[in-house]
Amino acid sequence: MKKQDAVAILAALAQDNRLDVFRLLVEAGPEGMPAGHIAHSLKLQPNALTFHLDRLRQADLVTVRRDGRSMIYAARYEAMDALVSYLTDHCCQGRPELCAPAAKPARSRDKVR
Amino acid sequence: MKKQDAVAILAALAQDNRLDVFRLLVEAGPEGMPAGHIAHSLKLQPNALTFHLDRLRQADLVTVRRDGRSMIYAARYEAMDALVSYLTDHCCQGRPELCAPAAKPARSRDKVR
DNA sequence: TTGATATTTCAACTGTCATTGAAATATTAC
DNA sequence: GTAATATTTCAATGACAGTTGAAATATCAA
Repeated sequence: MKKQDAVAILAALAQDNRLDVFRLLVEAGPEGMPAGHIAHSLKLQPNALTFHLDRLRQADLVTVRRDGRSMIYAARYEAMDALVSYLTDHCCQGRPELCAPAAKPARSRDKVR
Repeated sequence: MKKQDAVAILAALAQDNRLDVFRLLVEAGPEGMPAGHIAHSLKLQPNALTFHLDRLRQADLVTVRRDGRSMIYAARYEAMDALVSYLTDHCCQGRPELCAPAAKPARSRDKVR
């Protein structure tokens, strides 16, 4: 992942509503959910939501497909994974222990094998 | 870590120059480095650098101390760790495997024990 | 004290961000 | 076809971001 991609993803997530949208889509699972449901869940106006979804899409954090009159948005988990990898690899000096004090209990991430 | 803190850190890192500054400070280690060195390394004007360092400081990503006429800035590794934890815990549905496909080889982060 | 060095503060400017309201488009149901 | 639903597009707005140049502040050296 290039620096510019990381900056784009960081910027896309660096906003209240968009972070909410992305989290909601992650919860929704690979099937995703229609824009209308997102708007209703987060109490966002539809045009405002479109604006934020565009940002997320430009950063490749979500995908869209049409289903009838609904637009179904889904989170791209790989994008989040790539960001986390980038951060730990490039912003922890390649020495992740710098960013993860030994005293701290293992986090759920550490379960990944 | 609260959502607002995460958004603040994401926003602080979501900018070319600031991401560079932070990465440089991470490389510099716990001792940190004087603003002048950062400005020289990254070819930034001193006042522009101050602007960006302020942002990083407001997000608690860096610390400052004075040493003579120099201001020594240092990365707060814990902040990066907290962000990564937040992202994996809140944006991977608490199921990190969603964000880390099994097919992918272990990353350096996984070395942490 | 005077001058040089290191950094910050201030003001001005351009551009982008996020929100709002109104109108347009696409799809389905009748 | 017409009406209803789902979403996007467009224009306007106020606020904030990032850059620049000039001036101010703080520290050290002579």
